[in-house]
Amino acid sequence: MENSFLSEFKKRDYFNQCTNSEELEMLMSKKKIRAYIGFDCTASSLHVGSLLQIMCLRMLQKYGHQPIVLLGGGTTRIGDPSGKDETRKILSEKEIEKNIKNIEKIFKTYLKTNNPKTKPIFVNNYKWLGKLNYIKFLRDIGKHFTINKMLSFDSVKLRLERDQSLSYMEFNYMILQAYDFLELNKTKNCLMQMGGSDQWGNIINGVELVKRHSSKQVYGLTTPLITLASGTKMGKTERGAVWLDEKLLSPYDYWQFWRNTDDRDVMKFIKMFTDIKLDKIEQIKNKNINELKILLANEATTMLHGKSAASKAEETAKKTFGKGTIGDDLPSISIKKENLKNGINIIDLVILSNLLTSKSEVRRTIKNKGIKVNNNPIEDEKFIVSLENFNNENILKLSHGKKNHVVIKIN
RNA sequence: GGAGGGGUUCCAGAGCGGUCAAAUGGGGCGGGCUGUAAACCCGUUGACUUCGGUCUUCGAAAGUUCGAAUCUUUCCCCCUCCA
Repeated sequence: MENSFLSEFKKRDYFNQCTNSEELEMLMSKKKIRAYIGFDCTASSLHVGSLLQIMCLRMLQKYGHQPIVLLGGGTTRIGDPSGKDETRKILSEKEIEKNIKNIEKIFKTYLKTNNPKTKPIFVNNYKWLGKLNYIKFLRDIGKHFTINKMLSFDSVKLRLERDQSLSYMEFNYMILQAYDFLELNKTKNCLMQMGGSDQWGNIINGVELVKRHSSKQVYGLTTPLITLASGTKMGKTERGAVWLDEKLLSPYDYWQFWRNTDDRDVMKFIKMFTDIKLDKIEQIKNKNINELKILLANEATTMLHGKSAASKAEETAKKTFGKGTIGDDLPSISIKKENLKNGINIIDLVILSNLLTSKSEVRRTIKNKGIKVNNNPIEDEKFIVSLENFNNENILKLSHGKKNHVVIKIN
């Protein structure tokens, strides 16, 4: 009982709500089950907002259970109204297929695929939702839902209360998600659905549908919404979403995201987003806070991008913030030597390096001493960068503020 | 259907013929302090600029005026109350 999936789930603060905690605990201690989480495929990648869900699947594997990853090709075509104020734009089929392929890759880095008993099962609900027969569906499934009840769910209620339109299409989302659970229960013997707390309504609908339709007991389990000490939502940086894809966010920037965690959130994140054992966490909790942040950044980055990417990021961070030198992992751009003969205006160089996007902003930042060349603040917006500003390795470091650096190379 | 109130720069929200690129607060960015944290303090927050200015912005379009976010007309959208 002590070392079960559910007990660790709770100890790591993944637990928000469960349809029947005791019964689920019993079931999971007796046998290995299959459980699923559905993911939205509206973007080409997932971001840290989905990381807790991914961690849940990892934990399933750890205790010998088998995760089912539902990449909702069908439901993405509809758009979940939960937590949304507005109707989402509808993606084309091609885009959705592309997104699914990309997202699948992310799961393959987080989940173990070698053990046939626990390796993730990928399913796409378009396979069954795509060929539903409307009349048949209404008679078999629709009869189990009352409009009275559907109207009482937050996802619907809030929209209506705020007088925002909710299309019939979106209104059906929860039925489709419930149907997914039924389908997975029938074909894969899936006994549990997990998700974020905003999915609670959708999940219990599924649980009830399975009970009514097949007279079987299945379970729902949700994770809390992660609130940051600062009161903001997790997963935003200067550059936008924290993507779990190195094409969208470099390992270095990913590492930095974790390194910059608020003091008050560090232990929580270590518990939630690393594999460090709970008793070990208990031992280290009084260590130096900055070392803990580095530990967190290394663990989280290793999990996604691998050990060498994490240590490279750490090395670059040490050089950049510790010694003020240039690390390998900083983003870089190349400039042809002949373009430097007459020098390049500092404003143009900053724009070229993508540190900022408007010249006015560069001018302003220069006035505020926010642009540096090789750690020296530039005072004059007419400053010309020439060959002599490069070191003997033909490299120059251009910085915007303390945290944004670009290496300029001559080639 | 009837009666009102409103749509302003990232958000909230002032302005109600020139002194308005538009108060104030939040957020963002930069600087200081520090620990790549928080809190706090300072600066900045439409674009381009030869730093003289120039251009584009206040729901949309048209108009009045030397001059409009501010006045008029039409249209679109939101909110409140009555039926």
